[in-house]
Amino acid sequence: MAEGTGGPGGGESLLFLTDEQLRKGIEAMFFAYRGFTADPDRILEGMDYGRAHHRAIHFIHRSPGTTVNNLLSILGVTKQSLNRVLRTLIEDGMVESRVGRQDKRERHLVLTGKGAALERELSDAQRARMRAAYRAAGPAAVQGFRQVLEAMMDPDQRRQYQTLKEAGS
Amino acid sequence: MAEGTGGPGGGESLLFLTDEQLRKGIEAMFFAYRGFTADPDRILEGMDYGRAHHRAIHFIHRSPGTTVNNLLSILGVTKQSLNRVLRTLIEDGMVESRVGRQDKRERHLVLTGKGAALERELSDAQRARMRAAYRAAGPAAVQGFRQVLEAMMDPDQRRQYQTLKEAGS
DNA sequence: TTGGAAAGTCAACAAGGCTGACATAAATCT
DNA sequence: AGATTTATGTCAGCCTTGTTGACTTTCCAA
Repeated sequence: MAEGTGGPGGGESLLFLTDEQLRKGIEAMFFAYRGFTADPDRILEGMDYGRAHHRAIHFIHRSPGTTVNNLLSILGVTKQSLNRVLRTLIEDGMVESRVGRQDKRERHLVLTGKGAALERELSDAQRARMRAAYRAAGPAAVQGFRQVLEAMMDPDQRRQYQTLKEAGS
Repeated sequence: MAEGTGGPGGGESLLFLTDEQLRKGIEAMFFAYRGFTADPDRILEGMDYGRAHHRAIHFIHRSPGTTVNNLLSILGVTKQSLNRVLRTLIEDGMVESRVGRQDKRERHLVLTGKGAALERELSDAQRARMRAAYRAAGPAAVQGFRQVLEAMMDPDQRRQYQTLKEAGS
């Protein structure tokens, strides 16, 4: 029990690949994702917005001036779905849609002050939970957490994620 | 840069708790969850079922003979929502609803052979992705992955998860 | 025997996915 | 210049899956 990775013959144990272990991981993802979205959901409920608005706000904050098409490919929804969400955010003065300077067909999306304030409220809540989880689990666990999640993504999604990750400060 | 966990003064570095690191974790959860559900979603699409059916099937398989109320508390939805899903599964001969012997108000839910076959198809697909991710990341990463996810859950959810985890073979 | 819990059902509604069709402006190709 | 493609927006309608509220039936337990 002392060696988590040890096994007979010097190779790594494959005990962590049993169906039982995999099932635990699957259920952990299910329950954890509920926690992951719980706090923003609570904030958004009753203010006419939902998870879809949160996602749009998050990625507009993340990549200010992004185009509609770019946002579409990150979120993986149809333009009709995104448009419904964007329209309300623009109407409510959360997001500004600027006509592109080089390519005037494009709309560049940025958060307004009001939008940025909501983004902060949402991400503060979500980060607080993530911070508590990170702190409880420790830095080594966090590294493993991110490794497994990255390996779980579809290649396209991983590329999107890597691009955003590198774009970070 | 060489020491990920090292820091001045012998204490653990808290660099893994920066907003930037937390943001990466948040986005990793978002993209990974898409991958997590992608394969079952693909199987279910066009066969009249959705994610809600998958979840019901999973937890009925997991705890055969579970009651509707128990399933309700695990899934965290209303009985009306669950009922709609259960009704179709029962009509289609995927799930059997047995009147309780001690308490005849209760319905005990079990998968039929057909339901078990669908469960196997769905969980095989989901496990395959999870297995690939686990293998790519390695056992130490997997341990960290599970630690962070557990820490991210709401206390109620964590209790549910722990109960299921211990019930495993 | 009566109160309340467990389960089921009906109705109505909302969010947020989807498809298809169509409009417009701008860029780009021939 | 004219045709085509691209980016975006919009209307209409559909589906799944969540919600609330009201009501019934069954049946355990005090």
